[in-house]
Amino acid sequence: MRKLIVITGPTAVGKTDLCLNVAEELQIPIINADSRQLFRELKIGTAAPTEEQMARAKHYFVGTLGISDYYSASMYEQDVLKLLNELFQQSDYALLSGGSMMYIDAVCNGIDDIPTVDDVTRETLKRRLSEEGLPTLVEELHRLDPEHWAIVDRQNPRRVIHALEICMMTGQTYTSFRKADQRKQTFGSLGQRRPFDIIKIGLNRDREELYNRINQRVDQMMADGLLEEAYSMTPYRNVNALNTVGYKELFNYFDGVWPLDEAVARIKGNTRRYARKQLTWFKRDTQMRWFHPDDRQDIMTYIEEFKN
RNA sequence: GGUGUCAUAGCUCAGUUGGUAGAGCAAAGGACUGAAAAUCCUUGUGUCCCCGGUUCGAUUCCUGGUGACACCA
Repeated sequence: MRKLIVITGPTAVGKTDLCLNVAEELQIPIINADSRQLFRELKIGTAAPTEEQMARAKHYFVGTLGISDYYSASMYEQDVLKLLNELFQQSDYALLSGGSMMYIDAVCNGIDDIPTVDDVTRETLKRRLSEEGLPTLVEELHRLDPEHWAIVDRQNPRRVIHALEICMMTGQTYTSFRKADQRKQTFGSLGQRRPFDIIKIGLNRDREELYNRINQRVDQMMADGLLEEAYSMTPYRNVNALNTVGYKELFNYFDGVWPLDEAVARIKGNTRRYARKQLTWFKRDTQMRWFHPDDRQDIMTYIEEFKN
């Protein structure tokens, strides 16, 4: 049976280094699972692999998108599955690594077939949110899809709006597309069946150590020219790809909202919070086996346990 | 040395016309299905600098001390 090795963990924990070692040892490429490293314009601020690192192993899905391109977890799922199909011709192992929880989840468990929202609908709902307010939209969802209304986070505009978008676009309830929910109710779990095994490896280290690495890495990014990179992106600042830690804070600096040191402190703080959020998500995955990034030998041994 | 201002949560500060206090940031936990590095939810007891005084009661007023800052010498 083919094995997909998934190596994940909070940002700055040390995934890149470890994965290069694993990739070299197994002689396989690295499939990036970082939703922002996909954009070729965002190098410094996303800690994308350097040219030297890219030379050590073949990388997929790094810098493959332009800053204005639309992309989603579902597209990622399909792209990765297609790629895996090819890669498994050559090797019994494939390596997927990154910190984007939902992208990894889409590959491992699948994601329901929900239509992509068109621009008109998206803009319409966005405008209605600012003009009519969230409660009105929640009421509308109550009418159009009471079942989803009952379970949705009604204080979260994104969730309410997306459900409404689907209802209005398709004329069907959002609930009717959510097969995973129904699967979960009927079978108690889980995702799609994949034609390969999945070995999930989580990387973590002491909180203080992790935070120190994050703070230092942000300083390093600034030294490497993050300010210039962000400045060059100002014409595109409204695209989704730039609603990203490291860029949105610097836009505030360019606007005069914050002095530079404040903006940098915010980048550090938001990165730390992002790391916490990643851990919250990964912690509940019972299939995940946790390691310290320095325990390379233990990790290789663990991978070998799956040989048969 | 003199005068003045300030001293409150890890940090920056608000506030209590005297009835022991609250925001932002930080921190911690949680949710999560096509925008996910997004979006959203929950969590604040701290000798209110110290000693004394006035008071039924002081973090709040008063004396003294200590420290910081500013101005004057």
